[in-house]
Amino acid sequence: MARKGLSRDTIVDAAAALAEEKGMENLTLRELADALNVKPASLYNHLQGLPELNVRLAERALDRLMDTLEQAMDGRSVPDALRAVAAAYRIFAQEQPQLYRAMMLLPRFSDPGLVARKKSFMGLFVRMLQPLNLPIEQTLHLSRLIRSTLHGYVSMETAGFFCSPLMPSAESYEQATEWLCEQIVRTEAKYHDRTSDQ
Amino acid sequence: MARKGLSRDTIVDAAAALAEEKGMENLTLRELADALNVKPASLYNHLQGLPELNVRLAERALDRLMDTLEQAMDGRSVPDALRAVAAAYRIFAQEQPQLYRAMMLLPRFSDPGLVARKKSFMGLFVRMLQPLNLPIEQTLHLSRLIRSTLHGYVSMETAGFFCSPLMPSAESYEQATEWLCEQIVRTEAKYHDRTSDQ
DNA sequence: TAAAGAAAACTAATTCTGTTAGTTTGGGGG
DNA sequence: CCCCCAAACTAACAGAATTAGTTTTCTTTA
Repeated sequence: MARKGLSRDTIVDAAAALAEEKGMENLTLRELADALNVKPASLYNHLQGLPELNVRLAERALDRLMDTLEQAMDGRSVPDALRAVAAAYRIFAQEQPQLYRAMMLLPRFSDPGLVARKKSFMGLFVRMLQPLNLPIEQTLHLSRLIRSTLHGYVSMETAGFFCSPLMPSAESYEQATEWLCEQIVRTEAKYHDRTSDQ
Repeated sequence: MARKGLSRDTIVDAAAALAEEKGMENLTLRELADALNVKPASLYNHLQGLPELNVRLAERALDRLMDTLEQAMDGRSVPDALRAVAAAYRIFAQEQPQLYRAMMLLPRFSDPGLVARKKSFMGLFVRMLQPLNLPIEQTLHLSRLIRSTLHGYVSMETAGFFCSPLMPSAESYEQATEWLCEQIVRTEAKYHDRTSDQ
């Protein structure tokens, strides 16, 4: 009964790794406990149960994804930042598909840590667009469009949807990214340079 | 032990209704059997088990969604068809959020009926864009962009992401739809009317 | 029309899950 | 040095999916 160095963080780490192996819906406390050399009941000293574990996994996913995107956009001007973010986003979802799914699996859990992270996630995209100095409502529209497109694309892809032999999925993703860039440029022009088209 | 009029279709119907009530992850064979006045084991005469039920639910979701979108685009010219499809898509996902989730819950199940429906789903958007007479690769790019944006938006929304008090979600969705329309028009112009900008 | 057989319901049992209660133990603060 | 709390445990339970084997009912066919 010697103390293992168990903590909520180590548990969530192990859970993330195990979920990646077995799939998010096959994540079981039994296997998680085994992986940590512990009996299932011991996990309840650190977590309230499976529901909380899922919340913590979602938080972990958001943290890692935000880190990744933050790094990608760091120091780049707006359209390049978007290109870098888009590329990093897709790679993240491809390399850790189960963790990525965990992020969206939570219905509307009112966990405070989770709510805060959602706000931060929002903030990240808004921050990326900040240099454009657009009206706030346009920034919100654009950030929602970008997040929708990125998330939509990668999740359709991992759900097995964009696999036509006529066209590799990567190319459509790049095209979509470029369109988003153009949309940004156009919106900027519309609000700061009345001489351009539109 | 009188025969109840049970069939795979009635089971899937009941499951869809029950999932909408209890949530997709809380859908249990016990409750489903109860709702049908039957013992859980009886369901195995019509289904292979819970995994197959999930596949059938996904198929049902795709069927209903395709029906809805088909009706929405019927008889409309391209940009209006897109507007109608976008509106119908969001309403569908809001009115049957659990069934909608079922559609994306399946990883890469190789069920033949499911694969066929995914192709049809693809075809629906391609068909909507057909009147534009674009090169096939542009049609594919565009259809993937549209599907990504629509799915991404509504799933981020139901996951609790676009709820800033500064801006109602519906407005951003309309804005996104209009941008997609403009993107279509621009792409058309690029390939059929060399005098326009770009 | 009657018998045969397939299909659809059942009962019962198994296994695996999450979870709780209650117990033991080890390490850190008085 | 002792006390006490936190972290591990054992044991047990409830509820889930699933399977095996049984009975009944409908259909088909000889």
